Amino acid sequence: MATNSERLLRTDAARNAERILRSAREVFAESGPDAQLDEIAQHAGVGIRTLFRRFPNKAVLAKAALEQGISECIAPVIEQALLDDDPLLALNSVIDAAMSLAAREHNTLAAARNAGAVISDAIGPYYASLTLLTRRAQEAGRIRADLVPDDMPRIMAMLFSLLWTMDPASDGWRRYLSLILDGLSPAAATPLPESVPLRPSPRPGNWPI
Amino acid sequence: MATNSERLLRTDAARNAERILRSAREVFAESGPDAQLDEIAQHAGVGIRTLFRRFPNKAVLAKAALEQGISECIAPVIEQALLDDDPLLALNSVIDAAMSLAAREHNTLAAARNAGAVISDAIGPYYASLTLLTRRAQEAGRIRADLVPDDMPRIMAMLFSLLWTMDPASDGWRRYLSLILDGLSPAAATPLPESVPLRPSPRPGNWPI
DNA sequence: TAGCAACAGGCAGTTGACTGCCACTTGCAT
DNA sequence: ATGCAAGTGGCAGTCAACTGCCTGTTGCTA
Repeated sequence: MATNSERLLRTDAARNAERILRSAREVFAESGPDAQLDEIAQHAGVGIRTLFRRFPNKAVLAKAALEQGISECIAPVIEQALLDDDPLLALNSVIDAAMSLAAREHNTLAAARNAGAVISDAIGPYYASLTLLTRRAQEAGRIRADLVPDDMPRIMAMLFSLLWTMDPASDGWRRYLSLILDGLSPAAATPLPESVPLRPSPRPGNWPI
Repeated sequence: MATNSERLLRTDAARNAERILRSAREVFAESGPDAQLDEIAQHAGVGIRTLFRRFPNKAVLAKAALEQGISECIAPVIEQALLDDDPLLALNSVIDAAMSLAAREHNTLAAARNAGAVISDAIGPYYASLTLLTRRAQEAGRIRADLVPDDMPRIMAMLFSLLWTMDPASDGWRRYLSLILDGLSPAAATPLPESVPLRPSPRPGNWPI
């Protein structure tokens, strides 16, 4: 039995959930971030009630869909990066992969954002790997030593947010990645102010986001 | 007569619009970013129909409310900054003022974001001043020479987006401002990739945001 | 100061996110 | 293979954003 909050789904249910997420990504890509949940359910071949049973609201659905996309494109890159000799290049390759995915699926990203999801959470599943890669780069003296693990998801969230200010298909975000990397270099560094915890208060109210 | 798209409002109408914006800021602050437009209209003492006549949707309303807040807190700071001897300190004071406002009125910011508004636009009215301050800092050799005017609103949008990843009341964003300022320094700079235009395509669809 | 264009706002209606109810189906443990 | 917990999905309903219509009011101009 599953003691955890994360219950095991029956195989058909898990398959449906997977299908809904994939459907969401496709429909968002096709019809924009305002696409209706009805359409997503229909495209997935399930009833709307099933969609809502699995994903309590649009924010959760869109964020989960984004996570699915990120997983698919980042998992192999992370694996490769962990083997890389050059830790800075390794870190870079992960950021690059995440940004490419975010740009490619910017409609899903927009849906998540508009529904009020906290985008940096979508990096959650790769937090540990990202931390490890960061630490390696620090130990190699390639990036400043006063970075903490929480910095990476935030930096990626900042980069994601750039996509609204430009044609998402362009790689204009590279300019700002470059800027930030200059800031990450061990050379220029004025000491950083302390870090505050990642989203300590789930926001007044009761959002299941 | 007003030939422009920006027609002059009758004095009573202008007063109402002003009131609606102030009401929006108050109600968002009080009831959170999901506050209903009904409540905002009521709190402003106007009918809901009047609210919608002036602001076609929640995104426009929230962005306008945010702009009102930014104007109030930034206008005097800009004026002061333009007189400042130290151009980097001057630029900093403006960023500081904007971030303080954004943190203080994070519910209005959240409402704008959730409704799909492009936050960097809210800096629009101060684009020129910001450009001037930036250029001065460049000429004084205090920040890298390859920055362009479009960079500033984007950097501010990035900083704004940090507020979702932390307690908005904290000043945790300063850490990342510090990071970015290190990246802006003329010292470390690897040359930046080219800049792409700010939001060239108003996004497929027809959002009046 | 008269008269019109601009404005106000109630009311009823549409749409899309989301919920409760409930009868029907189906993995899967025994 | 069989029984039941888990999963499905139609239907009707709520709630909030938004619109059209239409009557009554008011700033402003001649």
